[in-house]
Amino acid sequence: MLLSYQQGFRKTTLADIAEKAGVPLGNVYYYFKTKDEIAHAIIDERLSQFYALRAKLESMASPKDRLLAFAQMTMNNRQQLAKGGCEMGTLCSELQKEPGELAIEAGRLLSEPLGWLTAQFRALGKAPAEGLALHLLSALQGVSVLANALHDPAVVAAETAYLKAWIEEL
Amino acid sequence: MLLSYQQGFRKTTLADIAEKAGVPLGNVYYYFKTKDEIAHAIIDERLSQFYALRAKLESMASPKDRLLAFAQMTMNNRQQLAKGGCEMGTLCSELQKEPGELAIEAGRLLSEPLGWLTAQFRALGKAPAEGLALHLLSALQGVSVLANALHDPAVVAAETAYLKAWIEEL
DNA sequence: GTCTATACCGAGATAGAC
DNA sequence: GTCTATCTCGGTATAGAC
Repeated sequence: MLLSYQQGFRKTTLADIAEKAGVPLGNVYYYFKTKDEIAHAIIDERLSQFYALRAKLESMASPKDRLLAFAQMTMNNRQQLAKGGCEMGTLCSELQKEPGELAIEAGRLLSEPLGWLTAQFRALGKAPAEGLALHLLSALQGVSVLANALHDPAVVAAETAYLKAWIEEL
Repeated sequence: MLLSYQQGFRKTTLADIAEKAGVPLGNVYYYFKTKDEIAHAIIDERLSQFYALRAKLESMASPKDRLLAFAQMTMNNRQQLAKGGCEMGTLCSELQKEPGELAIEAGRLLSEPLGWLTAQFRALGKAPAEGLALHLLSALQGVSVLANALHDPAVVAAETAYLKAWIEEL
């Protein structure tokens, strides 16, 4: 999964995966029938990671604190974002270029976070919750794209500081 | 160039390109020595398109009008963004996954627009110009990623309306 | 300069021994 | 269930006739 993030899913060969897993090439097909099936597994794993994060954030009582913590996670991750972009966003974007069901499935990597953010803004009593969630997630995804393009984690720091102030002032 | 946008650069074969251009496969190598050279040509072409756009926007006297027109262009392009994402952003992101000089060259697809936006905010007398430009471009890139993931042009409409109001109020 | 044919290689997928 | 060997196809790139 790390490789498919660093070099892109399609560029990562089954030989790469087998080597990383310490098993011979032919053995991969015992666990996955096709490479697309591996894509599905990676999407599921990323979604599980998000659900775990979401559960952790929901231990906070205040929706505002949850939103601030969400933005802060991007901030904390800025070195990695500068190197390879967002794990969810880059995978999602890559798979959008493919025909078939994989693109739809990959869309959940962003629609699930968007839905959760919407719920937080709604709990805060701010409207339109959808629009605010969209603005926040767009900014975070966009700054990840830019940080990756510029190879500069500083832009993430600047933008997340801006967004956290924006959340505070809502 | 259209194909490499629709299906991704690496997924687009030289056979695809040759067919689209109406020439036999072998002939492509008369114009480009390698596929990477084609990538460079596409980047150059996209940059030229941006320079042309920039020149057109600079015919407007007011920096604020330029910024509003820039946001409006994304709005006008929302159908295409929902289908395949931003031409500059998706190409840039894809090429970031590759080693070598191509990634750096592709970074200009976003650093050039960012630099121009910064100049506009500076001309407006708003500070920090870099931070404001970063916020605007992040939001536009991010909403393009989301529109593509959700296959929904409406999110572009919502976010650009938000951003245009934000520019007006600066 | 333009085309056909083909070499070469890497990647996904399979067969079948153990 | 685990491994080796191999098939097959598609894609980049080249050779060389016209």
